[in-house]
Amino acid sequence: MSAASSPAASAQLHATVLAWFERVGRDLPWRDPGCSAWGVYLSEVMSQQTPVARVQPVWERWLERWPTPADLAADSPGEAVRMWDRLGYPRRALRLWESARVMVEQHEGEVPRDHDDLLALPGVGPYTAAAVASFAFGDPRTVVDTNVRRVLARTVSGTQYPAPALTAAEMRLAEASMPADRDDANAWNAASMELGALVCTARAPRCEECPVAHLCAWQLDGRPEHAGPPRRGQAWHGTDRQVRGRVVQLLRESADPLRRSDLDAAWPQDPAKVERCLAGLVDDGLIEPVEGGFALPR
DNA sequence: AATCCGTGGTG
DNA sequence: TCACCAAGGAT
Repeated sequence: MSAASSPAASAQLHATVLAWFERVGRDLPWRDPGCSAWGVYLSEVMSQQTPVARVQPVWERWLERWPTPADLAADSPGEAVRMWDRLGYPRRALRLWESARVMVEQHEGEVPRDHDDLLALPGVGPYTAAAVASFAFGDPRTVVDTNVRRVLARTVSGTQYPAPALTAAEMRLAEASMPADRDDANAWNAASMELGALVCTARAPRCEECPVAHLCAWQLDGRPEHAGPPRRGQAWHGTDRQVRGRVVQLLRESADPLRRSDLDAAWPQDPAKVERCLAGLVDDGLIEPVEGGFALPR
């Protein structure tokens, strides 16, 4: 009997994963019941496409420096980019700063509790809105991240990997997979993500340690290999992304603005590429032109 | 719908 | 070694 086959199997999946989570779930600081909604919010944005282990030290520094949305909103966006350190995708830092201003101007300086208000914040999409609603406010929205997608693909659908992009059918499956009880539903959101992060991993799943291997459809079917086209990795070497990253890193590490000639160090073999990336970064608000060079935004 | 946007660990 | 991948979002 697999996890998809009956309500009873679904209940067993919930109970087993929740018990496993109680036992071995990581003791992350933003899971502390005393953590503020702002702390939870920061952790969710920082964790978008970035492993938790790298997020934690930066999260601590941010909360110490900016304990509330108003504290961040009162500082400069450039400081947010600087404090972002090397988490990657630094526009998230900019969006965080922008969203702090929205919280001050429209939500009395608080992280909004309403799901639609969360979704309207810059840098907040379906995943983050649901996660903050559930983890910060106990509103049992269906949280669907890459971990949940993979766990459901395997345990319920019996496939090694989910589709390249989230489908409507997957969303329906995730909603149908939620426990009815409110507290269980919120715990399930965290627990199913954790199972995907620690055990039901993409490349080398630890099925021998998995608490639900005995009812996993993929396992019961003999762990069939992914059929279909190979999944496309992202190009990196020599891309604008790499060069932009180097430019922002140079500015992050400099207390003062840098001259245009200093920034050629980001990609010495092609100054025209640097030029194009600088223009893009200015457009994005990640840097700004100043007298004689460029700086992080003030 | 497909592409762009960083960074670093890992199998 | 190097392609893959990570608590996605915006356009």
